[in-house]
Amino acid sequence: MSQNIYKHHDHHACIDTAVSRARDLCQEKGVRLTPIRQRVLELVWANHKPVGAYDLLPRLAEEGFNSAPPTVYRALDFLLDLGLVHRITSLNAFIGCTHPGEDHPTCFFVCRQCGQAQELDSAEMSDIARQAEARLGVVVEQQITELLGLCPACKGAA
Amino acid sequence: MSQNIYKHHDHHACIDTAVSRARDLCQEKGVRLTPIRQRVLELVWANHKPVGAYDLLPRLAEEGFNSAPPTVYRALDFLLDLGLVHRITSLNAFIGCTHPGEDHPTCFFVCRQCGQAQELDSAEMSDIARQAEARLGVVVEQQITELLGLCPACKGAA
DNA sequence: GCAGATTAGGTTATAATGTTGCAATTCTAC
DNA sequence: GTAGAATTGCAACATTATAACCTAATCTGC
Repeated sequence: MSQNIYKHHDHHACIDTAVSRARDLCQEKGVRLTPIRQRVLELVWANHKPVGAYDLLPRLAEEGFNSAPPTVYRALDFLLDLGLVHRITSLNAFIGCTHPGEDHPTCFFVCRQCGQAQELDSAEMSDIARQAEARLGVVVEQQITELLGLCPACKGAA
Repeated sequence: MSQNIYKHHDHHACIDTAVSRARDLCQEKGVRLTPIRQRVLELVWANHKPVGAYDLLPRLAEEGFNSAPPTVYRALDFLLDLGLVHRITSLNAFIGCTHPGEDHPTCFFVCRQCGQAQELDSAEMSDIARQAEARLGVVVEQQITELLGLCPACKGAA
């Protein structure tokens, strides 16, 4: 499992790692990590909370980037395609992927209080997909799992 | 597991059962299944495809019901609270619950081609939540799992 | 280098989904 | 029947996402 964000960690390292992996992945795939794309990635990684596309617009504007919705959505789509960020569909928000490059079904826990989110690996994830395929005769192409609740800190505070 | 919709079935019976269960549940909980609420439930159950809130508006209008967004969303919220319908968050759409009354984590398979959706039970669902709680020290209050892919018919056609 | 193809970004407008706030009505319990 | 609660009507608005069309930058093969 990826590092548990609810424990102390050096967050600058998270961002640096993410950008550096992104660069490698783009190189490998022969696509371009343009300034806008990189900046969007960094902003998504600014903390461990899923961020809405429209939250990014003013921050890009501040830095002199163009900031119309299509600009941000294009950058996000690019990053999604490469698996560098994930979309939290229940929040209409985006978050950095902690292990890009690996093709994996994603599972996120999101704290409804503080908004922090943690990506999880779980063997049971693929069991569910396989079960559905066996029982229904379907083909599963994409799997979304999102857990909502309270993180350790917010649980304690309540 | 609930009936597999990809096999032949009498769909009128699906709707009747749903409405009749809704009536019982409302009685039991001391809440009112008003005409609008019942009609929205029936429309959601019109087929096994998740339906958008805005798709319901014109149909309600045809029948002389008020049809502004809040009307539909209020009815849907009511039905969601009682567990009579579920929300497919990745589609911004709603679908009838096949076993209301039971408190259960929901898992849906949705065909990306024809749009039909099937609710699934899976023991692994709660395993995932329990794992997250154990590993992260969190409390899981809600769990969303959605599988996208191809149903038997659409798989065959492709 | 240069021409043409490809990719990325700029701009404007609009679509799709969901919410707030308040007034009017209807129901329920006493 | 009357007060309080629940429900509905209504208008405006907020949020999220995409379409369409064009310009600019970059790459590729020569």
